[in-house]
Amino acid sequence: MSTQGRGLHGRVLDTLGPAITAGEYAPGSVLRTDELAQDFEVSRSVMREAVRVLESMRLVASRRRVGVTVLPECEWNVYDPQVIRWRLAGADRPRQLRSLTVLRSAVEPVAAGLAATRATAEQCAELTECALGMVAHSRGRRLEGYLLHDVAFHRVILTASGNEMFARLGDVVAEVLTGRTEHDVMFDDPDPAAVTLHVQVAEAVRARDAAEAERLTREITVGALRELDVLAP
Amino acid sequence: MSTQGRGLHGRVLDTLGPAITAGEYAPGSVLRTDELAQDFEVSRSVMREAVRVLESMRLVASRRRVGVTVLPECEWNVYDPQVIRWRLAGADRPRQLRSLTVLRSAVEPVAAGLAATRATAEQCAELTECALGMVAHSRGRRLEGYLLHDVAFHRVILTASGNEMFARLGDVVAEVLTGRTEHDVMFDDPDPAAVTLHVQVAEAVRARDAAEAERLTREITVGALRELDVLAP
DNA sequence: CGGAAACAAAAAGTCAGACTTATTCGTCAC
DNA sequence: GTGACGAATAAGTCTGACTTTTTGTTTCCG
Repeated sequence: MSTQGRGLHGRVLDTLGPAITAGEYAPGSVLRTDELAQDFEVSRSVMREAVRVLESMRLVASRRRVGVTVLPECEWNVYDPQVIRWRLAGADRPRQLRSLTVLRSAVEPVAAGLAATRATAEQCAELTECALGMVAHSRGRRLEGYLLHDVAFHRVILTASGNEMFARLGDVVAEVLTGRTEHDVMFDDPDPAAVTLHVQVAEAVRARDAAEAERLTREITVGALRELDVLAP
Repeated sequence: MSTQGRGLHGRVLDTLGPAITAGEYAPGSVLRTDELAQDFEVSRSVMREAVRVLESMRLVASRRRVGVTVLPECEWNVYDPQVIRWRLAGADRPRQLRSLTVLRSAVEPVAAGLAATRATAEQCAELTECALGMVAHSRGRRLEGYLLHDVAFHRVILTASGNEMFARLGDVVAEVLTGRTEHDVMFDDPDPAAVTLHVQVAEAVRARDAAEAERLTREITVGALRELDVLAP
């Protein structure tokens, strides 16, 4: 899924990308294309293509007579889905999860408010379906099914907002929710309050109550933030 | 500024990127690398590197025996600064500006709230300095100076939030504000109410009043949205 | 001794050509 | 109609030679 084995340069990136985002190369340190090509046992052209991609993500900068310089974290395109995945797979995953959850807490309530005014009848139906699915899987260690509906729910909200910038955060939210379920401790059933809130959001959107949808979604996200505070202090 | 003639492949991208994001190639249409290389009068290796970058932006997908397929808009990495710049330079700039302004309206208030609790003394000083600069340039057609301080103000807020995802939106906000001043009609002096709000935000942050900073910033962003509604209906 | 200009080296950048591989499409047999 | 085989096609890969830019050094005057 995350791995794009569709080419040699992709395989190189699967190793080099995580290494850089994990901080294995200090910012400012210099790599040479030829050397990298030898290390990875690929031709220079393949390595050059990989470097170009890293460059477009602003993970590195390539300069003549100098080499490929690793850029500091503040330069990275942290919204690039690939970069997000690499960083989430790395060591400072907790910090990553927090950043992204804060972003969620800013974006999702506004998205829900917009969704309440713009959602189509079909989207409203999907929303309630997802919420009911969450209810159905909220008891008895059925976390996989719960997660599936949770992800779908937030994706519909973001899409129904009608704002493409919001819509494209669907993958990010999916990654965050999946990460929370998989990696972090989540032995018990999901918080019943959260489940109820999702149902209420679906109702508010259907009722075209933007303010309420926004308020309820804000409750969901602050709950997610609080949960993160408890689990990873 | 936006164009970095940092190589032949960069020059190719400066033409091909805007063309694709402008919709000159219908989604699903297929390009051939060799043909493109001939059209642009570059070698295949250079064109391949350009295609790789476009691929990492999810503007195109390259498949064997098929060619380079242009992807539909919903697949694009719309958070890639390069893509944002290309789209803002294109025909549907107004729609773009709206999407980004809505994003601002979601993010900036939350960022301001965080900044109120985390801003350093130095950042507080910068903030008031920027706000005062805005006041100083708010009369007498001194839009350039006003814009400069406005951009700096929002950049400090986003940085001071301590959230890297927010911080990286500084460039986007700069682009939006610059676009508004340059392109759209803005003959008169800036809205006095907005100027006052900026000063008040700076005060709220200094006073560590998160709720007030968030509320005031929300007023700024809804003002920006309203302004956009008036100018581009 | 210091600074400017010439020089040399290093690494990315570019190009051309040959070869490989996966995918698709057409054909033919069953 | 379906399945298998085969040819065509375009991306993918590799190699080697060459160019260009930048940097660091050296040399040569003032």
